[in-house]
Amino acid sequence: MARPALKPRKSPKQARSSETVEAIVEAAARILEVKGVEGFNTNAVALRAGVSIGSLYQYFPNKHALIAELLRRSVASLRDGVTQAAQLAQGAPLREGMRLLIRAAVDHQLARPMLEKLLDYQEARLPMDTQRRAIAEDLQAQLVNFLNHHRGAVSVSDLTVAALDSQAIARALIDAAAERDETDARLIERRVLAAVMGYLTAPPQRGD
Amino acid sequence: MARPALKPRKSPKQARSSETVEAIVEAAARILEVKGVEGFNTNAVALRAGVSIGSLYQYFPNKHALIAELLRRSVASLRDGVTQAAQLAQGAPLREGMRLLIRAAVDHQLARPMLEKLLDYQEARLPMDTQRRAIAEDLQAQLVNFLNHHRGAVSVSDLTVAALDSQAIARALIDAAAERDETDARLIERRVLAAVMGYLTAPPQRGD
DNA sequence: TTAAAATATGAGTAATTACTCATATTATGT
DNA sequence: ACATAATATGAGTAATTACTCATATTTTAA
Repeated sequence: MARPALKPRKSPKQARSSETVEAIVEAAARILEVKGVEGFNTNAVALRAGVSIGSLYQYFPNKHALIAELLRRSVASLRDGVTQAAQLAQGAPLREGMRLLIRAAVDHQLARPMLEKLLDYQEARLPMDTQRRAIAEDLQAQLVNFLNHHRGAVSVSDLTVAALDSQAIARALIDAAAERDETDARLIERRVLAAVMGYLTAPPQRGD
Repeated sequence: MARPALKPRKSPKQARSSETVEAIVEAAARILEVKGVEGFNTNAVALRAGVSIGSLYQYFPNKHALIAELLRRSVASLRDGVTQAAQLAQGAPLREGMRLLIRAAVDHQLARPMLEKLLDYQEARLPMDTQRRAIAEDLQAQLVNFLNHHRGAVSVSDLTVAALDSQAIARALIDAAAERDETDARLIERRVLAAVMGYLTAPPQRGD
C-alpha cells in the first residue's frame, strides 16, 4: 500500500520524449555526483535537464523512481560487461577468468566512480523492483556459475557468499582507488585480483 | 566562510546537560540506523531524545554537527580498539598480527553495522574537522607502522595505500556479512584475513 | 536567601521541496 | 486540413524542516 511506485508513469512514444527522458536521467546522475543525495531534488534535476518540472513527473512518478532508474541502468551495464567477460572466461583457469570478470567491474565502476559509490549505498535502502531484481540475480548467477566451474580450487564452501563477497571486495577497492584519484585500471585490477584470489583460495581453517 | 561549523555551540558544564547531550547523540544514532540519512532531521532527533528542539541547538550548531559527532566517536572507538590490538600484535608475525587488527575492526563494526555503514558513506561527504582528522591519521599511522615492521613480507610497495585498502576490504566484507545477518565474528574475521593477506602478499607482477 | 549562571522549552518563521493540474504546444494519421 | 493523441509547461500548494528567540526553570555559589 505505502510501497512507492517506481515504474514509469508514461512511456515515451516519440523520439522527442525519449530525448526528454534521457536528459532527465543524465541530469539526475550529474546532480547525484555533484551534490550527493542531500542536494538531490526534483526541481534541480528538471532545471539541469533543461526541462520543466511537469515533464519530469510525466515519466517518473516520484523522486525515488529517478534513482531506481539510475540503479537499473547501472546494474544492467555491469551485468552486460560481466556477461561478455564470462564468455571469455569460459574454460580459462580460475585466476585468469577472475581477472577478466574483475576487469569488467573495474571498467564499469571507474567510468563514473562517484555515482557508482552513491548508488551502491542507495541499493540497500531502495526497494528492489522486479526488473532490477532479475538483472541483479542474473549477474549473481553468472558469478556463481563461474565459481562453480572451479569449485575444486575454491576453498569457500558457499559459492553464493563467495560471489557476493567478491563483488564487495571489488567495489571497495575500486572506490578506495577512485577516492585517491587513481585512474590506472590495470593497477587496480591487479590489487583486486590479489585480494579476491586470497579470499577464494585461502586454505580452510578448522570448520568450514 | 561558507564552511559549516561543526564545533559544539556550548559545552555541558553540569551532569544534567551531559545527559542531555548523550541522549541527543544516541537518538541521532538510532534515527540514522532506522530511517537513514533521508529520514534524519533535527526535530525527529530531539523528539526521540526526549528533549526540546531548542536544547539540541544549545549543543549542536546544526544538523551536520550531529553526524560529525557520531563520526568522531566511531573513528575514536575504532582507533582505540586498533591501538590495543596493535600492542598485542607487536612482534607477532604478519598474519597473526593482522588477525588481531582485523578482529578489532570486526568487533567494532559488528556492534552497530547499519550505523557504521551509513557513517562510512557520510565520511566522504562531510568536511573533516581537526579533531577527527587527528584521530583518523593516528589510526592510519598505526596500520602503516605495523605493516612497516613486516615490509619484507608485504609485496605492496606503498604502505599508505596498503593500509587504506586493507581498511576498505575489511569494511566491505563486514558490511556484506552484516547485510546477510551474519553474526559469527570469527567466521567473518577469517574471510577478511584471507582477502587482506592475499592483497598484501600476492607476488608482484611486472611493474610495482 | 538570592543573584547569577546554566540549562531547558517550544511556538514560530523562513526556506525548501515533492508533486499537481489546468493549459499550451507539437506531432501523427487520415 | 483537421482531429486526436502525445508532449511540454510552470505557477501554485501543502508539507516538511532547519533553526531562532523570548521566556521559563533549575542549579550553583556567596
